[in-house]
Amino acid sequence: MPKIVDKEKMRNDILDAAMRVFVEKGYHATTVSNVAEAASLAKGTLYIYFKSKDAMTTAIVDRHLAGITEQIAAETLCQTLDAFLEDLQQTMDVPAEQAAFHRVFFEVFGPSFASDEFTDHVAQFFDKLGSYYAKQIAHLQKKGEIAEHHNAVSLGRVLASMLDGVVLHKGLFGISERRHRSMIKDAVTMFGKGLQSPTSSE
Amino acid sequence: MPKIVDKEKMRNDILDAAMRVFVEKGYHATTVSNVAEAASLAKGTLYIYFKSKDAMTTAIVDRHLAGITEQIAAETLCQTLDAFLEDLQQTMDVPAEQAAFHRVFFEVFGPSFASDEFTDHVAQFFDKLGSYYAKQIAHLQKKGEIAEHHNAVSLGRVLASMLDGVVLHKGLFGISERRHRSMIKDAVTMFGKGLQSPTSSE
DNA sequence: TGTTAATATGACCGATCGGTCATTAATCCA
DNA sequence: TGGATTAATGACCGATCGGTCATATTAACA
Repeated sequence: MPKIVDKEKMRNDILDAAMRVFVEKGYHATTVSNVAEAASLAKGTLYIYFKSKDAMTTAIVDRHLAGITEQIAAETLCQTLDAFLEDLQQTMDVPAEQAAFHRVFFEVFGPSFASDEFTDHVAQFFDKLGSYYAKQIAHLQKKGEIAEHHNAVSLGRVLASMLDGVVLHKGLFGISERRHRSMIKDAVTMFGKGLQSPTSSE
Repeated sequence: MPKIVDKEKMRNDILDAAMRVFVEKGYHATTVSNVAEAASLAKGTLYIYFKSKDAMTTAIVDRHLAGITEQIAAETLCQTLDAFLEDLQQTMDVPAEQAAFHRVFFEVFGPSFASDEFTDHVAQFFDKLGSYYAKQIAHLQKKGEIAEHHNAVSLGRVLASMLDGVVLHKGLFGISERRHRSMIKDAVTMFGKGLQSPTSSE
């Protein structure tokens, strides 16, 4: 008897629309009406699917981080330093649209919005990312590709911070594709030499 | 006959107060009244010294960046790779309060606030910072301390992004002093090996 | 001390925003 | 097709914010 909609799809569609508007106008400058318009819905309808603007925002970030987390989990360990460097390079070489979202991400992440729980949640994500790099590094140390003297755990975490900085700057300052590539290449080259085991070839 | 105040000092005091509140509550969550209270002034008084909240914010960022720019300009060229690495290390090893401001900085820098001119302004600052590193690198390449194959310009710029990422993460996620130090140490060690000229000693 | 011009104040205003809810529209089944 | 139930709507509301301005206060000089 009743009208029935795919609620999960609806939620996702709304988040897609919200993300588009956030990237265009910024989080704080976007009104719920803006999101509704972008989603071709009335404002009231949004509140059927999300209990507040905050909840919508949290959902966007959650979905985004969950996607990357999944990607990381699926990744296999690199068997050579070169493969690992390739991995790092690709992490930084994000499409412009994703870099733009990064910009929103840090706006949302300012003290105005982020609760302690939310902060913890995202902090955990970056710790996970750091652990992933640490695992790769430890593995390559065992294989003699990366110098033993590095502390895999903290090096992994600082790598996560540094890569994030590179991507963020691209999104914030609209660094051109060409320049960004060049920057990445230099960083990766330096990483390679810096990590390399002294007994390794070359 | 009239009452006279030191307008420049007043402006600075107001900016100090605003900065304190921004760090505590976040930029978008801070009202002009909050700033007034923190400065022990009435709201209307603020508008004698700044024509809008935006103008106040821009002034804060300008002052902050000008301070760093000055610092950079005063810096002399490093004569050894170790000295340069020490420089990088100190850049990342910022006091907690400055890292906290970084957090606000990126919130302000979201698309909600930042105009194109403002973005350009800050982009230029980071380019300047990148140029500074590039100059150091080029100098050390001439002295045979850093490998010739690096492109000083783009390596300098990517260094700026990476260091920024490290500092930002400290501010955002409240990474502990101990952990942060450990991360910095690893990064610097890696930088050292990565930059080092193959003909160099050690 | 009284005068006067600069400075400070905070009640007030228009605009806007997140969120609500009475009403309407849509859809499935009998 | 008609009735029952879910889904969608947008006018409306209370709260809040940036910004203004008529008024009060302050301090330098005669």
